[in-house]
Amino acid sequence: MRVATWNVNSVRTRVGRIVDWLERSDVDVLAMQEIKCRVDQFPYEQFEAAGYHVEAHGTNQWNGVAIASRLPMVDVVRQFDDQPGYANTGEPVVEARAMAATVEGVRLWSLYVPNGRDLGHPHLAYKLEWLRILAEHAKTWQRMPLALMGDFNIAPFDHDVWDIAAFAESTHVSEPEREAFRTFERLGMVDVVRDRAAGYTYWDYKAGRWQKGEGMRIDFVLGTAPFAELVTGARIDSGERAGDAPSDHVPVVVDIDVETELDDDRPMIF
DNA sequence: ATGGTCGGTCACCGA
Repeated sequence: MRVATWNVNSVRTRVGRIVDWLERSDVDVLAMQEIKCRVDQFPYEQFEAAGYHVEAHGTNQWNGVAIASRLPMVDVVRQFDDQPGYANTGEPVVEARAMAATVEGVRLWSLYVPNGRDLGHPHLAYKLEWLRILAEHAKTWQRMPLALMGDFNIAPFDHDVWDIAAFAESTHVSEPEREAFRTFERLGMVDVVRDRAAGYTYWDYKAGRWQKGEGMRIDFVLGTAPFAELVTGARIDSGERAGDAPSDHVPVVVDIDVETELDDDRPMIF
């Protein structure tokens, strides 16, 4: 089974490109982030025409996540328990940043971690609290094949950005954010792409970052040990940053061998 | 040159 994660930065603007890529890349399940629309605005038809069913979670023009799959999805949930909200004005609102589905016995989360905006901004505290609660749940998930897939808005290592000196007073590389990322690894989760594919996953539209090769590695697939055992390959499709009207992020693809999963129904032979 | 561009939607916010 081939799974992928991609911050598409508006699914309506890029639906043609996304579906073309899905078919060309022989992807079974795609976790999307930043769909930037409500569920009633989602372009389901174009996915369905290509054989993909979509479960979406979007409440307004910001954020939004979805999972497209050509294999059956079960146990779909549209947030995690006690997911923190953000108070732009007035009461905190739980945003459309997380959803999960189980495909072929593998639990897959599509996550759009809050950006953080600036050091000292309330949005950074929100980001850290959001990750803290998610990690509390992840503690209980380690014995199942499960992956946290998405835009983490964290660059775990200095070499995950083009010039660490340019990030001296920035989010994404701060120690609290990196510590939040490492929390998942301490629970036993593995960045299953790191040792299999090099390169960035995001290049800002501003300042000609793509043309200058100045990107960031902030999109990840973090798998539990039972998930990591299934992984047979991974790649970052940086070619998707080129061409007409690209997203500022590119797809991250992981191949898993669901056949190696132990089948409880097989006859026991001693 | 401490910026530069895109989305959303319609005067700006968010990344």
